[in-house]
Amino acid sequence: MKELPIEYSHCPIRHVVDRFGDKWSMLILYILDTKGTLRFSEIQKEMIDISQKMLSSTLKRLEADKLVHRKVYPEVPPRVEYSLTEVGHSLMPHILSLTSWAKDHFEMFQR
Amino acid sequence: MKELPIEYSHCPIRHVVDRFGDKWSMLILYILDTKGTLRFSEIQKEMIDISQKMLSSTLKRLEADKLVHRKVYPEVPPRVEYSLTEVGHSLMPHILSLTSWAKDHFEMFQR
DNA sequence: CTGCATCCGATAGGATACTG
DNA sequence: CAGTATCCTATCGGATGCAG
Repeated sequence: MKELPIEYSHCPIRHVVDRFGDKWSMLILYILDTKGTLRFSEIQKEMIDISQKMLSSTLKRLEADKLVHRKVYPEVPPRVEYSLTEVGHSLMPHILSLTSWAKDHFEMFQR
Repeated sequence: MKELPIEYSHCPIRHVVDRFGDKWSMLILYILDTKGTLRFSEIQKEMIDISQKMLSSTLKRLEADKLVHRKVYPEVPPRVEYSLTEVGHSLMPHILSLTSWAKDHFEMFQR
């Protein structure tokens, strides 16, 4: 995803696409919303086809965006738990709104 | 965007990301929803930074998904008008729901 | 276990030129 | 005007190996 042109810095759609238009963000948010707090490996189990690299980098971005909270336990072996922040939770109804529409119009998705 | 794994063919989020996770789809839908029926060049004027290639291919995909209607006038020079279909319009409230959230949480977007 | 570093291929997407 | 064709680049994202 490229830099957002300055002249569009006010456009919410551009922001949304810029932030959630990647392959994994929405799905991770959805999983954390559904399952609650999860460890790194648990999230990966839920998705099967995501690589460690993408899970790691996507989580990092979501954390930077304050949508996901990352809690590290000072243990050996290390334990890290991920959960949605308040802001993250506030976003979910709007994502679910989109997916509910997708469900209703599911037939059109059977190309 | 890659092929959607079969085991996830029922997952609405995967579908949504697969269909609207690209750079331009949502924005084009938004513009057509706001401005109504527009010609090819008029859409492009609204976006400035989209290339002809991407506008063309994205419109084609949206048309294949029955979200956008394409009407050709048999004139010279040619005239083509694009507008949202009923299904396309039914999708908009859900996209706007997402963008309204983005507006509300706009501060966090000032990285 | 939870990552980061590196290498690498696929492809999304931009620039330009050309056509009916 | 409304595209198509071609070329090209950046980046997305996967595989593997390594570290704390």
